[in-house]
Amino acid sequence: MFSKTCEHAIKAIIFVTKQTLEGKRASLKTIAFGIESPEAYTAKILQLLVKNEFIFSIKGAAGGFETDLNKMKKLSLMRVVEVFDGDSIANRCVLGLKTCSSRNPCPFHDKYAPVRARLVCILENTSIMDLALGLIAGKTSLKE
Amino acid sequence: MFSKTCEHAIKAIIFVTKQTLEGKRASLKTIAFGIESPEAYTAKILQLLVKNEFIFSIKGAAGGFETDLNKMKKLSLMRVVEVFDGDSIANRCVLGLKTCSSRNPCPFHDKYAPVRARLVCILENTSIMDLALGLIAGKTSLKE
DNA sequence: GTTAAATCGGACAAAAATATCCGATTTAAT
DNA sequence: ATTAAATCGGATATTTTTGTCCGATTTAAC
Ligand code: FES
Ligand code: FES
Repeated sequence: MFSKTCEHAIKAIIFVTKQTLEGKRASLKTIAFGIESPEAYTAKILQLLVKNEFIFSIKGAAGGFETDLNKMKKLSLMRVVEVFDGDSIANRCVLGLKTCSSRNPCPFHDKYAPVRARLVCILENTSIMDLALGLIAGKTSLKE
Repeated sequence: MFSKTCEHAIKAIIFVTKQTLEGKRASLKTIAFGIESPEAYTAKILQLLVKNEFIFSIKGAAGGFETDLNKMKKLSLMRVVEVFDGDSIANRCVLGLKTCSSRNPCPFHDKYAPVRARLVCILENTSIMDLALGLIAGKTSLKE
């Protein structure tokens, strides 16, 4: 559903939020280990998260990544997904037609569109903070 | 959601079913044009559909592809998707964890799994014939 | 039989996604 | 100041997906 890049990004931002909640600054190494993603690739993705102001970075020794917790309460999963995968989840035709529309629907549109709409709704109403809190509570995991 | 290969395959089998319903044998060229997919690539995919006995081919001049209409009434979209994309739709963790399970759920699992289950249910209860009939009725399209 | 129109199948090619490398820069700690 | 630990950013590499080519085979029509 999501690209690998987007998957790594989601896990990374949740992980950094968790660390910030715990009062720890997260280094690249810690993050890559914590979300089981390749270090160099994760570095690239973290840079994009920084550029989009989802997280911020502190350079130099004892540097790393942190989040603004209030921001994470308001930031929806959908916003993150949009940055990495565009609006394809919400708008792309599931059979690859150039445009998805009920005016020229593909054979699966009518059955698919409602499920997709439900998913988009959930993505929009789930905050990064929500996800980080489940992680801290030990109810969910970013590994294995 | 589906791989391009799978998308082409779904469109192709729907198109061939439509042609069979109309008493026409479908040639590679007609199919590729009808579903707007590259001819050579489509040829490969049709071979896989034949190998899996979803459609059958007639070689030689005036040859082409046809379906068994009774089979198409019973064949679910899910079965076709499984052949091309495996069970990733039904089972893969949306955040890329090695296994998706409520025993070790990723942060998004609890919200995502029900939507996915709904989708799988629809895929299983939609037949290729259903989709082909919508196409014949002019309610749906495989192009643009 | 000959020909022409088709599918078949294996090797190959291009493009996109995923991932790595490495030198430059920044900065905390000493 | 020096050092060591970190991020930054651009180039490069690998892998997967998507797509092409072309000769071999089959067969309907003549
Ligand atoms: S037209 Fe295909 S999903 Fe909407
Ligand atoms: S564990 Fe991630 S979707 Fe089930």
